[in-house]
Amino acid sequence: MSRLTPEIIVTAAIDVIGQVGFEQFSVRRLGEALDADPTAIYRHFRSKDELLRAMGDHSLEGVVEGLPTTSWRDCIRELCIRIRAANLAKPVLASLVRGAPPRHRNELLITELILAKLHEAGFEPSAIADAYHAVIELTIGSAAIDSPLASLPAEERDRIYAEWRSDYAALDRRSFPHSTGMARLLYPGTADRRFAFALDRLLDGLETAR
Amino acid sequence: MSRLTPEIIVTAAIDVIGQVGFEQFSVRRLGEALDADPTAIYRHFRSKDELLRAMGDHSLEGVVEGLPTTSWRDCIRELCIRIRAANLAKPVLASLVRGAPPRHRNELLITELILAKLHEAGFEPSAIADAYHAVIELTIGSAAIDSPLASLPAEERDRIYAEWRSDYAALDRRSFPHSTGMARLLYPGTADRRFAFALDRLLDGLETAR
DNA sequence: CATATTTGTCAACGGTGTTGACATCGGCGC
DNA sequence: GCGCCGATGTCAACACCGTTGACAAATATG
Repeated sequence: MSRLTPEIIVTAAIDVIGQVGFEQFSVRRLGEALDADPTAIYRHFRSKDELLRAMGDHSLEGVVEGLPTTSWRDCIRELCIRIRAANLAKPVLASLVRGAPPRHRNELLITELILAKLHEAGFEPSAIADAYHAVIELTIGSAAIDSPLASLPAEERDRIYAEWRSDYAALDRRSFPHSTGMARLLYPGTADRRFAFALDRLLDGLETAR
Repeated sequence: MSRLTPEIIVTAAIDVIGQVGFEQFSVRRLGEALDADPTAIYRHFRSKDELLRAMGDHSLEGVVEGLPTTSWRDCIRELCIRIRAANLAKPVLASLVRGAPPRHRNELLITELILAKLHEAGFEPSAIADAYHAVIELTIGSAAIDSPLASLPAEERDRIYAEWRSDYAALDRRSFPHSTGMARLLYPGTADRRFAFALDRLLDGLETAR
C-alpha cells in the first residue's frame, strides 16, 4: 500500500476545490494539501482532467440510493435535484461539461436508473432515449450555469442578484419596456427553486408526450 | 483613432478561437494574429474574461432579427435554436457559463424579446420570470454541454458517439440491463435534434401551465 | 536475499494571464 | 507652430500553471 491512493487524492482534492473554487484549483495546491510533491498525483491519474472526472463521480456517491418509489416522475425529479445539489456543493462540474462520456460508476448508475424508470413508465424505446437526454441536459446544464454563484456566500450572491436587477432597471424604458418593468421580478427565489420549476415543466411535457 | 479597437480585437479573437479552439485560445496567440504585442489588448479590455464576454455577445449579432411572428412558441423556439447555434459555432460559450450577467447589447435584446413574447402570451408576471429562466437555462446549459463535441469534425464526433455506445453495450448485463439493452439507441440523431426535442417538451409544459 | 516494479521527489520546460515602466503618437489649448 | 497630456503600443518581468524525465526510496515478487 502506498501513502497516496486515488481515494485519498480525490477526497483531498474535493476538499481543496471546495475551499478555493474551481478556477484556483491546481495540482500544486493539491500537492500542498496532501503534503506531498504535486507531481506524485501523476502516478495515480494520467492528467488533471482525469482527476477532475473522478472527483465529479465521487461527489455523486450515494445519489441513487433511497429515491422515492411513488412514481417515475417523483423518482427522476428527486434524482435530478440531487445530481444538481451534489455538483453545486463541490464545483467540479466544469469537468463534466467538458464533453467526456459517463464511464464512471455513479454516472453509469444514474443512466441505468433513469432508463429503467422511463421503461417502467411505458415510454417507447426511442422516446426513452430522447427523454433521458432532455432531462440530463437540463440538469447538468443548469448546474453548470449556477455553479459559479452557488459557491459564493449567500449574502454576496444576493448582492450580485440585486446588482443584476438594478442593471435591468437602469435600461432605457423605450427600448427595453419589459426588462425595466420586470427587473425586480427577475432571478426570483433561489436558483434551486427556479431549476425545480423548469424540471417540473419539462417532466409535464414529457408525460403528455408519452 | 488607434490601430487596435475593441471591434477589431473581438473580430480577430473570434477568428482565432475558431481555428485553435477554446482551450488553446490565449492572449499571446491573439496578439500574434493581430501582429501586435499581446498586452496591447489590455488597453481595451480589463481582462481576458471581459474579452470573452464581448466575443460571446458579438457572435449573437442579429440573432433577434426576422423571427417568426406566428406564435410566441414559434418565436421563442427559433430564438433559442439560434442562440444555441451561434454559441456552438464559436466556442466562446464557456465564458457565458462562468456566471456573469447579460450586460451586453445582444444579450439584453434577447431577454427583452423573450419577456415581451411571454407577456403577449398572457403569462402572469411571476410566471414570465420563471418561464424565462427555464428556457434560458436549458438553452445555454445544453449548448455548454454540446460545445466541446460540436467543434469537432463530423466524422470524429460520430466516432466518439459510437465509442460511447459500445461502452454502454459492454457493461455487465445483470447490473445494467437497460443501459446494455438500449446502448445503440443512445445519442440518437444530432445533438441539435435532441435539444429541439427537449425544448419542445419544455415549451409544452410551459404552455399548459399558463 | 536479490531483483523488478511501483511510488514519491526534484528540477525543469514551455506555456499562461497580468502588471508596471517606458516610449510613442495624436489631438487640443494657447 | 509649440507644448502638453492622455491614450495607445512595446517590452521585460512576475507569479503562476500542467506536465515530463531522471533519479531515489520503498515495496512487492521471484
